[in-house]
Amino acid sequence: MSATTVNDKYNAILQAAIEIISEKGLYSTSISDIVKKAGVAQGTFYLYFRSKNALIPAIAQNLISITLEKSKEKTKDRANFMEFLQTFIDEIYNITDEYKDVIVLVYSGLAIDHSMEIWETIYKPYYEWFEDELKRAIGNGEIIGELNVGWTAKMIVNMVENAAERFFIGRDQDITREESQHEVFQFLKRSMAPAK
Amino acid sequence: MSATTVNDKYNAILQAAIEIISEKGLYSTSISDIVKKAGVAQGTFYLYFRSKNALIPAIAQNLISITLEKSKEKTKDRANFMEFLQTFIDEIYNITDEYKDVIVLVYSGLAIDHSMEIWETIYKPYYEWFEDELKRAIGNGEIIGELNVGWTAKMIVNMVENAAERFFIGRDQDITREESQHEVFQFLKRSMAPAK
Amino acid sequence: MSATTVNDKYNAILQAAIEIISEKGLYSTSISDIVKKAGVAQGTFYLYFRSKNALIPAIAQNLISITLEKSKEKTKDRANFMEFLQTFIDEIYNITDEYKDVIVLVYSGLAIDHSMEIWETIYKPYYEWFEDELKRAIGNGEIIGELNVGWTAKMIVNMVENAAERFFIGRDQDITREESQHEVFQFLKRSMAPAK
Amino acid sequence: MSATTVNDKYNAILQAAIEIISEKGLYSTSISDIVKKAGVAQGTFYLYFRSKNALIPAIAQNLISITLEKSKEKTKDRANFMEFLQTFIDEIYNITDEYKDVIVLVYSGLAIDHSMEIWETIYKPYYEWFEDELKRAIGNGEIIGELNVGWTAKMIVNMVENAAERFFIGRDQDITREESQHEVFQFLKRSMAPAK
DNA sequence: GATGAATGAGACTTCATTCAT
DNA sequence: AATGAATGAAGTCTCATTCAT
Repeated sequence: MSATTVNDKYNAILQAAIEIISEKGLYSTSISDIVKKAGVAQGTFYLYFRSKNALIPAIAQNLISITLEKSKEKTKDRANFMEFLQTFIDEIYNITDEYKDVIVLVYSGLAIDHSMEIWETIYKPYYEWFEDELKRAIGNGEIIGELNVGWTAKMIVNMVENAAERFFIGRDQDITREESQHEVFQFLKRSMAPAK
Repeated sequence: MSATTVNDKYNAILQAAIEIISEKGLYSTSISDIVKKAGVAQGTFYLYFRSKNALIPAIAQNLISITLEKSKEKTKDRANFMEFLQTFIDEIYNITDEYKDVIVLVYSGLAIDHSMEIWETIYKPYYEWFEDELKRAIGNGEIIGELNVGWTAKMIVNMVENAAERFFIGRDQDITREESQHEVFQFLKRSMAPAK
Repeated sequence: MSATTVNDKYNAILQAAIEIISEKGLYSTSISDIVKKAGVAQGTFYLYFRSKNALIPAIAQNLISITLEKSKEKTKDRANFMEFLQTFIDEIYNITDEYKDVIVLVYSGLAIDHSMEIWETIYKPYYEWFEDELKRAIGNGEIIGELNVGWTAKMIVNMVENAAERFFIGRDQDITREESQHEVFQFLKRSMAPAK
Repeated sequence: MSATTVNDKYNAILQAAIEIISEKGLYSTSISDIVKKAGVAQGTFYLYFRSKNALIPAIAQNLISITLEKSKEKTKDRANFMEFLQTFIDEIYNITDEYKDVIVLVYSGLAIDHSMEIWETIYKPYYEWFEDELKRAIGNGEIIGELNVGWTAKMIVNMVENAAERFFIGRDQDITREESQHEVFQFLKRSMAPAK
């Protein structure tokens, strides 16, 4: 028996769940649907998840890990903060487009469960990474120092994600993607760039 | 008087729904719970709402109407834009605190239904009101003119609501309410105030 | 709609339950079996009983009511206590034979539920009736007065039922029914008849 | 040593079963509960017992063995029958108090299985022991000879156990333990003692 | 003999919705 | 319009049992 057998079943269930719930919604997806797609028995589900709701934090975790990984990867070679920020915004728009269904499911899933608090936990490494970028930029004199970096990191991440969600999920039709990304960037830049 | 009776039942059901769903969540609340609290018969529900999901847009509408009304009321006597903005931020924090359960239910409810699009519809008058305020401020030279007012109105409303939600719902513990409001305000101000 | 509609469904379920559970046992009987036999919908069961276990006290009540009624009826014309006792014993043997399956289900059902205490409640009118007979017999000098009538009533009822159950359910093969009844009667008579 | 290991597992399972089933009832106890408490693997259960129901006769056997053993031990030095009987009654009350949960489970377990008949088999050595005591007492002229010893042995054992169960399990509140035991003893004595 | 992950049948129960009154 | 008993489909979850290691 390979050491990864356990993970195989767990992952099969998790991936099946993400696909089906993204498509049909949490409420309309039955555990029976999930196990059928995952190719495991009904009871096997309960060896890995206590209930249908217990899937949601796992899915959320998965989503944030992917987002963080991709964001880091795309931005790692940027020469200065404003370039970093522009690349970050672009990548968040990409990810939001690709994963919009998962994003919606994760929002609703956590809200349904009254477990919105765990957002902060899941986002923690993400916020910390962004905070570090802010600190470095402040150190370099690229952005002003008079802001609360912790709060600002959270705020920017949220603002960018929100703009992207409004564009791809809310279907804000008044503006193109380029314009939308441009407005976000300019708004942030104006607020953070040091006076010339 | 007959018309009043009808409205009474409708409102009794809507209010009961808001209270119970806020507390127990949409999924765990049955129509039986709602009608029991509303004091009407099981079948009566279907005279006013097609299904359980049909409640959600009504609840969302209700929430946004209250928010818009209160925001207008509180800000109506503000002398200039920065004062208006500060009052607006404060009031959104108030409302988020008071209605956090309803906010969560409305998020999850609309997501469940894959009807996130209707957010834009419901928010429309709210965004328009804020847009008008922005336009007036631009006209007065209180804020810079180089921003897309439509997009910026939406962005600010979202940003403020998000900050408030992060504070009251996400339970961000790193900061006091005053600091949080202050950061939002400063961030927006820096980005929009004309260079002296 | 007749006033007895409610009782009709309730009784249909109760009678169906008694028949099927007597035959197949509590554990092997599903609610689905019961409602099928009763001719009502699955959900209707839950309008009248909270769960499968909630049937048991109702069935027990039913059994004891029948037993008390038949015992009273059969013994009502007996001239003296010893004749009464003989007739009572005979009738208990009759009933035990006829209802042995129900008796077994009620024993096990209440034990399963850890609700043995309710026996005392259900038996109360039965014990009281027998107690009155004992008091009358004492008053008439037909039996000795030096016994605790409350306790003795319970003891005799239990002893007679036990003997009958041992005969019909335990399948004690060493003795005929007549001999068994005779032994019970003689034993009780010896213990209660006044010295000549 | 291998044989010892086998017995260890068997006994671990049996004792765990008795404890858990006594507490939660047969129906609510799963084999998973039992093996967890016994500290063996799920599959190991099936090396020793064919099914969950197969536990019950083993538990019943265990209970009766203990009862017989204790009864013999306590009564072995009694000088005459009436003293023996008094000691026996007292000891049955003791045992009933100590093992009431097991008694309830054994009742329900056997009834569930429609295997009430096996009572007679399990009780056989117990009844025989009591029968021998009766015969000896008749031989000594301590009790009357006109009774069917086989039937009477069964009847007395049942009557005493019933009284004790009514007291400890049925929670008959009308009487103290001493009074209850006294009534049993007097009732039996009156019926069996030779006329002076 | 011992293990325990995996199975999958099927039981219980809930609940949105209907409809006769 | 209002009622609420009745429906029955469908979902969740449990659990005895198996079997490859």
